[in-house]
Amino acid sequence: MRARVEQDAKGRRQVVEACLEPCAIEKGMRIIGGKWTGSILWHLKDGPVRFNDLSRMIGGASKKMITERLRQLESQGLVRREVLDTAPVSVQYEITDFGATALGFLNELRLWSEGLPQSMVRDE
Amino acid sequence: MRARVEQDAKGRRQVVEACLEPCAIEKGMRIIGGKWTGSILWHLKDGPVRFNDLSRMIGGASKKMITERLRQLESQGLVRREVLDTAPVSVQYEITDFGATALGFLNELRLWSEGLPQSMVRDE
DNA sequence: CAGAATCCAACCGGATACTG
DNA sequence: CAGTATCCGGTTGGATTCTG
Repeated sequence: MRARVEQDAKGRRQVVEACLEPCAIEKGMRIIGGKWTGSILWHLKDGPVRFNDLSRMIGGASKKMITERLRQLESQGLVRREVLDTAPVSVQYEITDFGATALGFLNELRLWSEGLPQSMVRDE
Repeated sequence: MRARVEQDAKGRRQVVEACLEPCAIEKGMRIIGGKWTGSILWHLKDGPVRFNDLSRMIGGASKKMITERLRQLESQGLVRREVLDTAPVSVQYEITDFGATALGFLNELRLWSEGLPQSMVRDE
C-alpha cells in the first residue's frame, strides 16, 4: 500500500493513503538492514559456518557485533544455532528455510552493489 | 567474491578469500540501508514528489531526516533536486536513471517484507 | 573456541523553534 | 513551502579484558 498525493475539487493538494508508520520497505530494512546483518545471512547461504570462521569472513565486524546480530537473527527465526559437543566446544550457525527467503533480495542487492562506480566506494 | 573456509592437508581449517572489508552486500546496505533511505527512494518511483508531500508520505520520519537523506541521495546521484519558481517556492525530488536501478531489489524487499508473519512486526 | 562483560566516545535522530 | 539551527538524550558499536 503506497502513499499517494491527489488534488481535491478546489485544487488543494493532499496526501491520500499515507504510509501508516514504517511502510514495507522500512520494516524489511529494520530486519535485514542492520549493520552486518545482511552480510552474516549471506555468508551462511552455502551451509553451516562456525562462529570464529564467520567473524573472520566478515572483515571489519567485531565479535561483539557478530554475536549481537546472530542472537537477533536467531530470535527472529532466520538463523539456527547449534552447539556441537567437541572439545573445545564449537558452535555452528545455519540459515533457516525462512531465512533463506531473504537470499533472493540479498543477491539482487549484491549484484547492484558490485556494479557500482568506483567513485561511490565508501572511504570510511 | 565470497569468503570460503577450507581445510588444508593437515586438516586445519582456514578462511580462504576473506571478505576484504565490507563485502558487496555491506557496501550496498550502506547506501540504501540507512534509516528512511529506501522508503524515500521507493516513494519517488512514480514521478517527482515535493518535499512536504514526501515527508507526509513517510510517516514517522522528521523533516530533518528527510532532508539529510535527500541530500545524501542527491550527492550520490540517486535523486535529483529541482526548484520550481512558484510562490512560495516549491521543490521537487525525482529519482534519476541511476537511482531507478535500485528499484528492482527494493521491490523484492517490499514483497518479502509484506509476507512476514505478524509476530515480526516491530513494536518500537 | 565461543562468547560475556565493561567502558565509553561518537553518532544518530527526535523535538522544537526559527527563517526567507 | 522548504527547509536550517540548536539542543540533547539515547543508542551504537569499537576496544579491551576476562571466562568456561
